[in-house]
Amino acid sequence: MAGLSTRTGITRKTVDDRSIPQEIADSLCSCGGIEGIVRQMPGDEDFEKMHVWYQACADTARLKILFLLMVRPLCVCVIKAIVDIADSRLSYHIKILKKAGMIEGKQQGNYIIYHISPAARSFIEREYMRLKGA
Amino acid sequence: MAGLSTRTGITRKTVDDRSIPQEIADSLCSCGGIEGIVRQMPGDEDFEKMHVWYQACADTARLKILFLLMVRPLCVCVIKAIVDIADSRLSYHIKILKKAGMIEGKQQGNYIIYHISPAARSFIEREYMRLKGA
DNA sequence: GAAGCATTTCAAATATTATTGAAATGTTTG
DNA sequence: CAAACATTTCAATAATATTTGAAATGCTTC
Repeated sequence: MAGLSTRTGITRKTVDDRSIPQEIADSLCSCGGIEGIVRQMPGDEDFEKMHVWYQACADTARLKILFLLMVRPLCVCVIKAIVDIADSRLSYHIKILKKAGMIEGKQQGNYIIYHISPAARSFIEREYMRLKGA
Repeated sequence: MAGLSTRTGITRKTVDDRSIPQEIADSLCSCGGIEGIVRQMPGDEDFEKMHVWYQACADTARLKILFLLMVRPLCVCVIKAIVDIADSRLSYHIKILKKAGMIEGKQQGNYIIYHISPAARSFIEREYMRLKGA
């Protein structure tokens, strides 16, 4: 595992079993090389969690629903009246927000009243401030 | 615009040109009815902006890149060595992060060094804290 | 200006998500 | 329990996003 010869005859070290140019590898030393950087990374489960959360937010209809529920809990029919999309489509988006843990619904008589989860509420609050440049 | 008769003979008012049950409409009065709620919503451009941002975050490879660049600016070859995906694939994800305004690259000699934008940095900082339950 | 390396672009193939309309489920009320 | 309404599920289609490998571009060095 000493070196790798290139067509130029220059010798490169492999770093962490993947090859990067020596000069770059050297410049990484101050932060512990690749291993040092990798050690600071979140785990795969964390990335997966974030992925699901942001994916749920990555749709304008779903964002609208979240902002509506910031105002107050609402039944599907009101959400529908405002967002103005087909029932089944709305239901699909609601399901995704539910799965992501951003909203929850409670049956109340004929209606199902949805409310935003505490985690989603503080997320949206902060994000709205960021949007508005705070 | 007086009312709408249903098969049950009960009369419903239309609210804002869309029909929702009267009892629900009444319960909305405290927050200004549907119009009151709608007035508090961000505009479509805002939703679109958020959509692009979260969409950019909605991928584990891209999240990894963002977290890597939190440590320090890095050239593509190092990112590639760590994330361990094909060149063109990496380039595709980098492009999306760039378009979302989350990272920027500067050519330096043979390499392009990417760094995370201030907006993305503070976003990721806060999000990491949320993830870790702070 | 040719060779070598880093990175991006492109077009085709795949995979994932979103939309639609019809049918199903659940709840209330007579 | 049937009628009426709110909401969800389902399966097919449409739209987007991602992956892949090959070819192109941009620097640098000789």
